[in-house]
Amino acid sequence: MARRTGRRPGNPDTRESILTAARETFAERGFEAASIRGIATSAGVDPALVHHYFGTKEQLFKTCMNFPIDPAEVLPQVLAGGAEEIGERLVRFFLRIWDSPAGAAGVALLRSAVSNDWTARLLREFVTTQMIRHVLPKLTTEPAESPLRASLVASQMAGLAMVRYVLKLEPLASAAPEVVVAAIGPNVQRYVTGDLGTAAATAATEKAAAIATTEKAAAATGKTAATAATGAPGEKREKTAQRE
Amino acid sequence: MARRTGRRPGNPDTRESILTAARETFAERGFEAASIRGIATSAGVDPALVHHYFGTKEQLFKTCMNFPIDPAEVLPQVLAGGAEEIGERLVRFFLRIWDSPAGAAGVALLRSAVSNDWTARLLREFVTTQMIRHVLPKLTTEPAESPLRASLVASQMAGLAMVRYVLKLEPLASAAPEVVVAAIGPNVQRYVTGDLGTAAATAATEKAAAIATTEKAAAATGKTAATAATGAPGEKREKTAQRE
DNA sequence: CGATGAACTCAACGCTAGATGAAATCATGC
DNA sequence: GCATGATTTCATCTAGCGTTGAGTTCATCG
Repeated sequence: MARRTGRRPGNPDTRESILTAARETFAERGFEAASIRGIATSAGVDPALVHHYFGTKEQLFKTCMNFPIDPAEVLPQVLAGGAEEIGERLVRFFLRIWDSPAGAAGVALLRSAVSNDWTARLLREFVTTQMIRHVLPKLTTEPAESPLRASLVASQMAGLAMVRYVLKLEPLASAAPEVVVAAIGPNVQRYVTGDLGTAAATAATEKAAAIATTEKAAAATGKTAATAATGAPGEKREKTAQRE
Repeated sequence: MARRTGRRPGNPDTRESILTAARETFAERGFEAASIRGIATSAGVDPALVHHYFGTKEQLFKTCMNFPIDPAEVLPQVLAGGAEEIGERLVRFFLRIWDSPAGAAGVALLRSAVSNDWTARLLREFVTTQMIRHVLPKLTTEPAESPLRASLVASQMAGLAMVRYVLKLEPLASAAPEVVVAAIGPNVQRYVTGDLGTAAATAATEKAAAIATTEKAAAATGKTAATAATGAPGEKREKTAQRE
């Protein structure tokens, strides 16, 4: 054991290897469960070095989330061609991103959003602004319906991501992309342009509400919890933190 | 401060209140983020008492997951009426459970399954055994297709749970049950009995594979990670642990 | 060659977590 | 009315976390 501390002689790409290790760990474990110490070990490096390069754990996470995909740039590409086969194109686009290395960021974000507050807010805002404000209004005739349509699409996409990439439930987890597109595309299509039957449903609900108020009261125990603050995480550690 | 330690004078229902606090906390935070200390505080009790009654944190979680719903008993009820409107009935059934207090267990399980290994296995095995082995075979003509159909249904259900109960994305989060049934039911219906277009898709995939092998190679960087062991968590703490 | 700064590690602080064993208090049957 | 056992808390252990500041090694520019 001649020398252990101090600057490394050869390779200058340590920063990148830390980032890679961080991406993998965050994707596997989510924000909370991933540990800086684990990331450091996985990169063959001291934990302090991670802080030296990236600052706080949150800042490291956000750096990892800098996905190489600019929605404003690629989304028009998906929208091109009108509304007839938008469902299949959406699913195909979704799969191309999530099956690529960039998909790890998605898995990390999804994993983290489930048990971490500001991460959930991140994801929620992404969905609302990107989907509801930019995509859906251009496709449907009745603008009042588009928020509902957007969250329905989001539900199918989130479920696909959960089953295929997080839970890894077979056979969807390793099905060929075109099989998934053929299976799910038409359903997404219906959410975007189809008849949702909401008019009849709301009427039926109002009728039912008059009769079975009991059941609704029983179902209302659902709580409005999960308000655990953790407000916007102020900046810390300027040093070498931001770059790239 | 006359007496602080020792047996409590009045109420003998401490065990139940601990369980309730545990259910709420697990549902709000997931398995990892929930702390025994937090549960104990929320129940107005010492952390050691939680261990005294329920043993390990894992055992406590499993006790909380003892949902009051026996699938073998209620599922035939959903299946009654044949395959014509099974989609809507499935969604309605799903909502009735998840909107009820028992749904907290579902939220907890889903939240936990995302970042915890053995919890994910729990959920995965539940879906596979219950859905694929018991429900789907009775509805479709081609048994070879039923696993795919099951995971498609699971994807829509998981997505619905994520958007409505975990991320709380509006307007799906607070839409009336019958609106959700009308909107999602038909899509589930297609997954169960409709044409998935898999034959054409697989053919197209094989044709495309011959041409664009490049793109597939690029997409193959997806890693086969998430193998972090944590094998079956052996039993501990027999004492007063199991009961009920 | 010598100085400056970047890359890198050590050792430690403060905190929270799950878990444990012993002690204190109460209810109750004999 | 006292012994037994169930209930409940205290104090503590170990382990891991994020973070920090000081110190060590190396590259590079003058």
